[in-house]
Amino acid sequence: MASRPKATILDIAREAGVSKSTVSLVLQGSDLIRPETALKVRKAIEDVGYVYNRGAANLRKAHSNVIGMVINDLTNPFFAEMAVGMERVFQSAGIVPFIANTAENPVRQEEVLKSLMEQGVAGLIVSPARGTTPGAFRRIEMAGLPIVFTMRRLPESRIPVIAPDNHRGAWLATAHLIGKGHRRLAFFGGSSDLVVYHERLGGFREACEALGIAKRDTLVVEGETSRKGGIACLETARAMADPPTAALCFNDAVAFGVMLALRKRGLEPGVDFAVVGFDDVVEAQHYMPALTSVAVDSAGLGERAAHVMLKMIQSRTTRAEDHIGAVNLVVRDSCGPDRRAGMGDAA
Amino acid sequence: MASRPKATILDIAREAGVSKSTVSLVLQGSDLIRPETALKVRKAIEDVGYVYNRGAANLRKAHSNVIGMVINDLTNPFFAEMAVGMERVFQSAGIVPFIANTAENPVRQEEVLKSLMEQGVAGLIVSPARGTTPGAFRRIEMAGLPIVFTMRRLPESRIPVIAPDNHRGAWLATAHLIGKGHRRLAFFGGSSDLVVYHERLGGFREACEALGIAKRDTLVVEGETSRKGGIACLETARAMADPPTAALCFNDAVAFGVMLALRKRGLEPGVDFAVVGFDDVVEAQHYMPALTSVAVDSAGLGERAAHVMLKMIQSRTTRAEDHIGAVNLVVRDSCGPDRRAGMGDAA
DNA sequence: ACCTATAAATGGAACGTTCCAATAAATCAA
DNA sequence: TTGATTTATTGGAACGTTCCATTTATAGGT
Repeated sequence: MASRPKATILDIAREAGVSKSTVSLVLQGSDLIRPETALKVRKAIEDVGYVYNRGAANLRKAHSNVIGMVINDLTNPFFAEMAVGMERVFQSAGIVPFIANTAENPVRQEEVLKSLMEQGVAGLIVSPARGTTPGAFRRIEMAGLPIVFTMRRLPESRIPVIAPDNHRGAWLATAHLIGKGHRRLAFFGGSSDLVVYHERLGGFREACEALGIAKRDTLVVEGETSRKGGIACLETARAMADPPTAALCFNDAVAFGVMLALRKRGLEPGVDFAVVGFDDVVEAQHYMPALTSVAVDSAGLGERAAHVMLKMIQSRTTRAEDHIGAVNLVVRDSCGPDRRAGMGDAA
Repeated sequence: MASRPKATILDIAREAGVSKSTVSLVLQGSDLIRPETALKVRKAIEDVGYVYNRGAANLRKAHSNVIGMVINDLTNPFFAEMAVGMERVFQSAGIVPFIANTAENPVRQEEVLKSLMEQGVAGLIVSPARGTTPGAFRRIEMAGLPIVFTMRRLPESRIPVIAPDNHRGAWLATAHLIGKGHRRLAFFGGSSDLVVYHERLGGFREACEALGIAKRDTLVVEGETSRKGGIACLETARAMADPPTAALCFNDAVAFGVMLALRKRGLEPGVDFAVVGFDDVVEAQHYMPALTSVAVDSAGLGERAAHVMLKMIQSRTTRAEDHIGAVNLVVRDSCGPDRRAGMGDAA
């Protein structure tokens, strides 16, 4: 079953008794071809098992119908949700997104971007890996390839960004915690080499300040943005004298970790310690207790990013506006009142 | 910032004062070129912002360094885990996997496969969408393109399959349930148009028969392979007279749904009703209660699939052995003994 | 000095498409 | 009939690579 040399447009031209140009026209659905001729050609294509060679075509035509989507953590359901949103809009535009994972590895990211470019993609939607160097996207910008960032922004870059309003989300969540009577608050997870981290932490800090929580009643512990990271954060927090009674977590994964660690210590999340997450992944509503979280509308963000990309491609420009997506706090069961405060009131 | 016509190998040849052939050789890392010349060329490449055109190259060379991975549900963490396994082995082989999602839609799958082929991938790893028609992969086989299925097999197809031992996994899980004293068992979720479904259900049935559970004490309810599907399954099961006391679920997502529905009815998973999942995704161990599940080693399966693919590519063959991966039941907290049986014993 | 062997670099054809300009065939107006 | 117009079809050049066959430069042996 050795594969014979694969069929080309000329083979099918011969088979159908027409010229290669005619075949090409049929392939492009041109209406310059007589319907019966087109039919003959299509039959030949079918018989021969021809597969179109887009590489060859792109040699002449400007651009392909594929865009690359580069994400930093395929394992985070957040990105899957976003990808689904994108796919919805790309599909109706006849373009196919290819997804590549970088696993937070800048070197891998470099390779993946290179491959995608060589493949001749029409554009790139990227959620940059942690530790991406500022110059990593210079090549792409030089090539004039449309690119947009999602979720994460790079320190000094003019590449358009589609992201949620991190500052506001954190503010909202923090205010909610304070409203529940908590006076000693923590911010758990994330690391300071991410711009998002500063945005979220900034929202947390400002809310504390605005609502009368002194900075010394505030605890910030960095950590991996995963369940494991969350567990670690809680451990270090509990080890302190006069520990916090509530935490805003960098994302839902961290929050899940915190809840886990709480249980392991015999504490009940939501009653003994309040926790709020960020992103509102689908799991959030299914957890026990259901997690209060900042919903960022990941699918919507994905759609938005896809639209921006489409516009860039069509208008052959490389500039676009940033888009900061609305967020809202969805309150569930993971944040009861501060028990000590509550008891104080009752006494 | 309009993109000037992009640089080609000739531009950089001129820039470096050599011939295009020399540049080509440098690009391929040939040792026929004097190191200093190579350096000159590499500098020109950098200066000019050249990007390699793999489409053009593939016109002459046989095959590319990308393989396509087509999956039916990006949203299922199981696939993300598998993808990560694959990436590990592909990366060290210098090949880049592009992932495309079909969302269980055979039409979408068709488009995606077409795109991938046109792009000139070296091979395809596919987890077919539900309802894939038998002929869907004929084109690919005709083209002699290496292809392997993961997780799912098609009714009558000679394409190699990498999948876990579904039959054995289901048998093990069912035996465990029976060992806990349960006598009225259910199989929840999945639909009969999937071969996997029959494999898992078959294991369930055989275990029941072998261990003395009559067929009429057995309940099978089909359903979506998602949390939602799980919820629905439990509802219909509880609506029956003399309902089951334990269930083997088609996969973990279904199991999570069942546990959710249990709680909603005021029943405690693991004590009032036993549930076991399938796949053992990472969430399983973090749930409350932690879910007993059949571990299939998704990352390992991914690695395996990648190795098989690599071998196929290297030996330019299109045939390979199936691989049935070992499974094992990891027992956690979601399956207590049958309470009625327990009480009966005590009385 | 010469010829030979080796090392380094090069020109040209080929790969599978698109698209322009050109041709061939069919239709119409006179 | 003839020329003009429209409708279908076609050849050829170009796209950016690779690779074979050559050429040119360098070194070695006598």
